[in-house]
Amino acid sequence: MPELPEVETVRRGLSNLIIGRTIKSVIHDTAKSFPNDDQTVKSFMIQAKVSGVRRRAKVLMIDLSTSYTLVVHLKMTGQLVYVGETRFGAGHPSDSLVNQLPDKSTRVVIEFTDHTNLYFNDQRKFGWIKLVPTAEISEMAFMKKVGPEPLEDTFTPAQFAERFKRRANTSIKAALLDQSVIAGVGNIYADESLWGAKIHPKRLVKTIKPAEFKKLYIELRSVMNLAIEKGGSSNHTYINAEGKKGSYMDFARVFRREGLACPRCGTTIIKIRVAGRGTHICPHCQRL
DNA sequence: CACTTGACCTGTCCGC
DNA sequence: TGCGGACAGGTCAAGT
Repeated sequence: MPELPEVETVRRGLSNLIIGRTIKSVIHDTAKSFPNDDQTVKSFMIQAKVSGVRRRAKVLMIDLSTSYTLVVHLKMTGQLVYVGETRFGAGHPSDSLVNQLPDKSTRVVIEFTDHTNLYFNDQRKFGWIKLVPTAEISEMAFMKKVGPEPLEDTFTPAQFAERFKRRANTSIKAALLDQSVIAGVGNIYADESLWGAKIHPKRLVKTIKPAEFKKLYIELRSVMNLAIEKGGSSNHTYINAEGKKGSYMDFARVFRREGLACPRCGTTIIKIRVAGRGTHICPHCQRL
């Protein structure tokens, strides 16, 4: 599921909903979803208060008062949904999304002392929650190799182009998806930004001109900022911390729009395979 | 090292 | 209706 805009949307929601709450209990299913041992949980999670919610790339970090942090990766189908004391009434649009939790995809339930709950649901079980000492997050393998945050004010077009040099002989799409190049880009926003910059996803990185990198930088930031504004993209399973869907897909130009007209030139959008991923392009605007 | 492919899982959709 | 295969928003571990 979630790429940077979706994870950021969840972060903002959780930030409003769970900071200051105290954890009463934790229930989980497999060690894969929640690999920590009971003693660590008891010592550093139970009775801990949530002090902050951060994001790095597609990873969420829920900081606790015990100097431990819940590090969460939603992968393809993970959801973090908070359900408060007052559930939505019958007939409310959000009813079907959160009123029935937990369900069969629920992997972890964190109960707060005020009897509200945070659910970690994950249909495909690729995602995970790890309780780690806050000071040791930077030592995690993923954190050590992940590239810069593309939406930071300090991130420049020159830095953007420079990051791609390590992947000179691969396709621009594979490089965009590589988290060690730039943090947070996934399949949706790779396709959307390449369309915006009029670059064919199969173009080799070493053939991309400086002006094209600049355009791609602008498009990527613009598309991600718009997606955050729209609460992310919901194709299938993505919902935010309140159980609501995002609306970016209403604004998508190519992603999952094969067979429809390119909004720029009217040519029919096609779906191809690049870097092992379904990829959407306008064959007129994006040439090899 | 850089690059590609398969694996991890469950659910859904599409063609026969 | 049933069944097999491909595919789905991500990352790793292997392989070349």
